Amino acid sequence: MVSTSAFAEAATLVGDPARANMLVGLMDGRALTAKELAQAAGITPQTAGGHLARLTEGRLLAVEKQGRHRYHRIASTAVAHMLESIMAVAAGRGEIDRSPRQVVRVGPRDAALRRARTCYDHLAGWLAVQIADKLVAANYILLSSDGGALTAEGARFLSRLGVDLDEGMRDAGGRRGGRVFCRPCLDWSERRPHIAGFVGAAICRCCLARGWVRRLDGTRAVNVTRTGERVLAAELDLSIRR
Amino acid sequence: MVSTSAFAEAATLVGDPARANMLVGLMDGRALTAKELAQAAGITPQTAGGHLARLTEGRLLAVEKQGRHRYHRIASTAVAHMLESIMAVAAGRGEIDRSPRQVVRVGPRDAALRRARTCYDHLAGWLAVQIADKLVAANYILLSSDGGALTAEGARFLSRLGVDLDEGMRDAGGRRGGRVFCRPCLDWSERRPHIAGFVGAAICRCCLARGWVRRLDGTRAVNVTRTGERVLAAELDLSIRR
DNA sequence: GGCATGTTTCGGCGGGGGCCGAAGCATCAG
DNA sequence: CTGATGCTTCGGCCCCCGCCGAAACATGCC
Repeated sequence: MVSTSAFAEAATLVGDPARANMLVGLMDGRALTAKELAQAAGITPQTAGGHLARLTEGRLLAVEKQGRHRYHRIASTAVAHMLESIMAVAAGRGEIDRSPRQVVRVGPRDAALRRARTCYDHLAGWLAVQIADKLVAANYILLSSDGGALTAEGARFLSRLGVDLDEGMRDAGGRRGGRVFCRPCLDWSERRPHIAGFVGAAICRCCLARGWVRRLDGTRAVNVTRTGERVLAAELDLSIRR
Repeated sequence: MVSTSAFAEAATLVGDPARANMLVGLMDGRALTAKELAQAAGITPQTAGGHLARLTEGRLLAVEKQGRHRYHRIASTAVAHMLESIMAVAAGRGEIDRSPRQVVRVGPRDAALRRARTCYDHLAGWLAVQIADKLVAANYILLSSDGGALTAEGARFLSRLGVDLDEGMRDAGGRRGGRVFCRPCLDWSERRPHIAGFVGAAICRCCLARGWVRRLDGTRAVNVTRTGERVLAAELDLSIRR
């Protein structure tokens, strides 16, 4: 069986505050160096190095050597999914546990994150929830807590927008029997589902490729561009609040 | 935002070996007392009590007082989902990490668990994977890594067997637009998906209610009864290996 | 009331592990 | 070659937290 020790170890790796910060910082799917992650976690590079070695040995992260740099990234979608689900539970805790616990990081940066960000390979935050709502309302996508699917009209709609529903299909296994599934992902800032999985990744790729949203400096936050604003308004009747 | 500290705390709660053992022991959805959980984790009741208090305070567990007993259970499907996803990652680690690490609990009990068990509210193990395979092969259910759905024939088939696809529907939100979704769940012993979510829970309820499978003593393992064997053979062409 | 059982609280022990400074390798620039 | 940069290794400090024994509290049975 899966030893419960392996189970506990995986959780322990996530459970340390420094490591948690690094993992969260990698949730947008980018690959960062030890130094950058050390800064994100507020520790020295050598301490970060130790943590990263453990995370890599535990198969939560994968590294790519490039010259004298070592780029660390989330090892697999399974790990990303695990981190998402832990976030969902942590958010649920916060919902009830409003005791005067340590207030962590409330600032403009958080506002930007809540508004729109990437979550491993798909969009998240207020923007993503709005998009999901509009797509559901237009009957382009069906969503429930257990799963979701693209309708025929939805597939046509997304294709017309330029979303590539074939790319990486074999890897993602997002389609079988001619049907494109998509996974709902509970947004930790909105507490409502947005679109993840194969379809979510395709949408996110398209938005970035066409310049509708742009990554903000070096964070997970993204900004909607003027072009993106126009497209969202025209295609989804979605107005971006200023 | 969800403080990364809340995120790390949730993971820390799972990361302790004793707590992990207790949580795994509760994954079948039952409610157990502190003493029983202490035994499962191999610690004294007072230590277990401390752990359980922390797990409850962290909203991972919920307790129900009943006389002088306090019954502990997984607090929500979100928590169960989180534990599942951690298991999936831990199983992936084990796949590669075959070093002579401490071998934990290999015995007949594990064989029974690998064979068939409950996983919070649905079936898991070899049996569940077989059922999923047969349902997919018969085009009763569509599955992919991102999601799954019951086909019209599948709904008819399950209804005929006595699976109640309406019960708890409003809560589970398993249906919208007349479509019943189901969630794939990576089985940690088989490394292949079985059926979770709304449909998985409905199937499990039916199997237990009709006496096709029965819980084994006080564990998560289940046994297929003679009746169940006959039904599975007749309806799904599924033979239970002895 | 008296006793048994389940659970919590308290106190103290001990170990694992996170942290940093300093030094040692690797890689690249000049 | 020399220096700068990124990363790792080593050593030692220290604190957190898991653990148990003992005792107190709560509940139920006789």
